[in-house]
Amino acid sequence: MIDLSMVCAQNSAPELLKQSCTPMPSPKLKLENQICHSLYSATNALVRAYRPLLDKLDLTYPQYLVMLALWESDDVAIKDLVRRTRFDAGTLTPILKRLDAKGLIRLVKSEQDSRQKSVVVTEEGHQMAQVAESVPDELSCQIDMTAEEAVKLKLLAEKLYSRLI
Amino acid sequence: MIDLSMVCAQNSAPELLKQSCTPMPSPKLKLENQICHSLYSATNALVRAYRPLLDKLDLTYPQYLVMLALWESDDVAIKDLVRRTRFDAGTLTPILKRLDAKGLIRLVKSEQDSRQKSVVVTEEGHQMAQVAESVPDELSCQIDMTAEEAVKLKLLAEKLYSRLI
DNA sequence: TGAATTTAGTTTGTGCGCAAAATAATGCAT
DNA sequence: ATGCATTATTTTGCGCACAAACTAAATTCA
Repeated sequence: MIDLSMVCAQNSAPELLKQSCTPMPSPKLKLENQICHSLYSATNALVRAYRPLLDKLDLTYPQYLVMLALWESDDVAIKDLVRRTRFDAGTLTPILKRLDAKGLIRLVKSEQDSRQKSVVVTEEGHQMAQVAESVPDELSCQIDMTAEEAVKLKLLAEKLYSRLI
Repeated sequence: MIDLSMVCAQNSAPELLKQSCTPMPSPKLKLENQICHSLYSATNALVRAYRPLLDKLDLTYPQYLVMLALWESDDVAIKDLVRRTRFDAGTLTPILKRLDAKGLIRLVKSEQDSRQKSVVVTEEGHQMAQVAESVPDELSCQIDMTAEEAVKLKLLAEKLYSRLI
C-alpha cells in the first residue's frame, strides 16, 4: 500500500532552490507529483481528441460509449447499460433521451417488468456502426504508443478502477 | 504507431460463441477493448473517491487542483495557472470565482498589464494547506498499488497527454 | 393480504469542460 | 499616431457527472 496520489519520483531535491517567495509546500501537495492530475488531464485531452472524429457521427464521447455498448448487444434494460458503460444512472437517462431524439435508439417499456425499459438500436443506429469503424484507427494515428504501453496503460487503469468502485 | 484506442489483447476468439441475437460488432468497436473507456471510468471513479476526503476542505477536485498549484506558487497570472493546471481558461474563470467567494484567494488586477489578473492566496487559503496534507495519504489507503505500478501509470498518462495536447 | 423493503428509473441542482464568441488592453507596423 | 493583429480573460450555451430526493412497480414477509 503506497501513496498512489503522489509519486515523488526524482524531482524533490533540485526544486528546493527554484522556489523563491512562496513558502515551499510539502512534496505531497506538489501538483507534478499527483498521479491523479496526470490521469485527469490525459482523460480530458482524450475526450477532446475524440470530438472532431465523432463530429461526423454527431455524437459526444459519452454517447459514443453508449452506442459501443449497444452495438455489442441491445434490447437490454437500462441497469444493464449502467453496469457495462459504468455510467451513473442519472447520467445515462439524459444521454439515452438524446440518442432517442437522434433516432438511433428506442426506449421500449418492458412487458415482464414495467419498471424497466428496454433500449433497442434502430436501423439507423445499426448503420452508424459502419461509419464508426474508422474512428479507433483515426484516433490512434495521433498517439504513437507501443502495443505494450497501450496494454499496460489499460491494465493499470482497470486495476485502479477496480480498487475504487 | 499502433491502434491505441483498442487493445484486442486476448479475448476476441472465445467471445464469438457468447453473442446470440445481435450482429457481432467488429472487435475494434467492442467496449472492453477501448483503452479510453478504462481511463474514462477510472478517472471518474478517482474524482468520486476524492469527494469525501475533500468535503472537510469544502473543495471540489478541480478546486483542489487549483489550490495545489497555488500553494506551490501564487501571485501569478491566470494564464500561468491555465498552463500549470491544464484547465481551459473558460473552466478556470468560474473556479477562481468560487475560490474567491470562499475567501481562499483574491484576484488582483495587475499594474503592469491591466489585461491580467494576479491570483493571490489569502491567509485562510494558506492555512488550508495544513489540513490538505492528509488527503494524499487518505486516498492511497483505498488503492493498494505498488510504487512501480503507480509510477508507470503516471508516466503512461503523461505520455498520452503529451501526444494529445 | 397488506405493509415494509427493494429495485428501476427519473428529476433536480451544482459544478465542471470546452468550443465559440465577446471584451478589452497591449504590441506591432506602417 | 493609427490601424491591425495578438494576448488575457470572461461570457454563453450545451452536455456530462453525480449526490440526493423522488416516483413507481415489484418483492418480501409478517
